[in-house]
Amino acid sequence: MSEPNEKTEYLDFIREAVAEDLRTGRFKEVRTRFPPEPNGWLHIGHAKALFVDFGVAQDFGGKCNLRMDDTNPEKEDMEYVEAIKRDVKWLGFDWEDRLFFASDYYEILYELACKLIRKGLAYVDDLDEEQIKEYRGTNVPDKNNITFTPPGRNSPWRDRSVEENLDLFARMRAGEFPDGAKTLRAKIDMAHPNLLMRDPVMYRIRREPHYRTGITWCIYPMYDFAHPLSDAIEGVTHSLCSLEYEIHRPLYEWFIKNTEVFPSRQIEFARLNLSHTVLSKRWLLQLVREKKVSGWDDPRMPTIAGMRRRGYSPEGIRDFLGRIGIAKTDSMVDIQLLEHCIREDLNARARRYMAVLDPVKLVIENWPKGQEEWLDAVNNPEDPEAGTRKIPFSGTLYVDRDDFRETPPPKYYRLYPGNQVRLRYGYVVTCTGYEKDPESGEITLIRCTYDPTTRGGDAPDNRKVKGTIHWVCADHAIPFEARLYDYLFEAERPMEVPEGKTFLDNLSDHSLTIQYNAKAEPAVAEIDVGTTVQFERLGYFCKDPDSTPQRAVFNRTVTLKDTWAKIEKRFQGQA
RNA sequence: UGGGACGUAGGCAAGCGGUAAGCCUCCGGAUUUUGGUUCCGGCAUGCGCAGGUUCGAAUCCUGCCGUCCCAGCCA
Repeated sequence: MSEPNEKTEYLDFIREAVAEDLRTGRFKEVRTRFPPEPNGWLHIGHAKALFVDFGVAQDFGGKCNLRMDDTNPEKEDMEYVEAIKRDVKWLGFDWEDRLFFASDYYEILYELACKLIRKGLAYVDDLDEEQIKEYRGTNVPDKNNITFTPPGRNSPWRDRSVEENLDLFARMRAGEFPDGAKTLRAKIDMAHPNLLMRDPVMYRIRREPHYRTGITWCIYPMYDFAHPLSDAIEGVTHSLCSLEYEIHRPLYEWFIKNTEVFPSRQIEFARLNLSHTVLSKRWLLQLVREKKVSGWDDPRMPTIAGMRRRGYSPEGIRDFLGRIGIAKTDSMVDIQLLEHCIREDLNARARRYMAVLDPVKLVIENWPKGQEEWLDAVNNPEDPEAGTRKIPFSGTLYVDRDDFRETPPPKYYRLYPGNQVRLRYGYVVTCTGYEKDPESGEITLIRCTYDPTTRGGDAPDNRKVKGTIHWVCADHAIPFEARLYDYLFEAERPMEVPEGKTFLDNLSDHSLTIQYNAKAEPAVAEIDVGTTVQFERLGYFCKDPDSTPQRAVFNRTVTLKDTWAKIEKRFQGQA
């Protein structure tokens, strides 16, 4: 009996399928897995998969395994395993005691391969790489540019006896043949319209030390063979993966059926694409190798480690993951949605401080000489429990260069000669003049007078003061370095490039701006590395590990929404 | 007809035959000691296109069109 106002809970197509499987008894419980290959660091695209894998399991009272899909000794490394574990944990997903490695299944996988040989469903092939390709056939465009796929041809070694195949396969394992000399292939159908079904390679010979099994093995299972069986070994009910594996599903099912193992079910969903971002390990690795960024954890990288260093919160990231949905449509998510989620989370939780990025000295001419006051400031207006702190104030302050104009543009209500602004938590001041370098034209000093009756910022006569700006007391200012980030790629789709160009040509030349002379209020000294705070009116900033006791470094996580920038741009457009 | 999949607003995405949810962006306006936050309001006579079935179609049928994936002994 459902109440009339009770909302039916929305299920995405995967959860719908899982619910159906439970209802029909196809599966009694839910078990999923997140299977990264340890050959690179996790990025936001992996986070989506993690969110789906762990989320689906959790919603149905099941568990999700973390499995290293390490069947290729050439690219994998323990460094990546550790990075992956750290990032998964940081995002808030818990695999408990279920960390598995495909490389732990090598022996059982070998046995299952032998089983297929015995059933006459696998054979040792002597064809080399080129020949296999040639025999398999390929998609070809005809004169009308319509592709068709003529049947392939059987390998001459396809009909070896079971005994010979068993013997040869054992000798492959024993290292009797050089790399590439033989493969083990599934005997399916060389005329199958799906090229993947044309006797796919199950094992190759590769004398490459594996980061976990060393030189124990010189034959390694291929993904298409290892993956379904690894799922089965772990009792995975729902093997959730990205759309490009859709075409692999018949093969996935073929191996499961013919090795007679647990009937895991593969379901595919669209991977994440993010505007202004590349999300492929291959391209990210290239950015790292060619030093276009400082490393996998460069704050501009879409990696989990990069986002962490940038100051993104796991909660904000997970909120984003929940909002983008799960579907089968190839899509491109606007990165502004991610930024919105980060801002929303940080707004609720980040402590506020005052800091000045590009300082200009402001002198209050009628301030009593030598006087200093400590004013009350709210730590987080969204959270009264965060309390207040004291900030020093005197007649010599720093304000941001952008908060002063010699001649104000329309709608500008910050500092300019004759105008009145409020110094946040301080006093209302009136700009009386300024000095500038005759050579460069740069403003060197702003002069003001203050109204002593406005301490704290409230004017007793209730007069309107439209602008409120942030500041830092010069005598107590602590210097820091501010690293300001912009998109790594200006183009919305970095991979779309004209002939002869690569995505590297789309790299922005202003993705990083450093302010070396930034100043902050004293309390900023107490902030821990890795903590994200708000510098009022400027944005959220995260203290970077590059910080030293002498000099703090802060990464700008994301700016605040900037309505003024839009207004200014609009007027500039009109001018 | 090579095979597989997908097309709902600028970007995501619900909708499952009963008359187009929600979120982001964008645009207004109110409140505000952050041009932040919050709050109100606006933004698809139309669901790739064309037919058909039906009292009724984004949903069912037919035919087109478009996009993506597949030719590793990578995953």
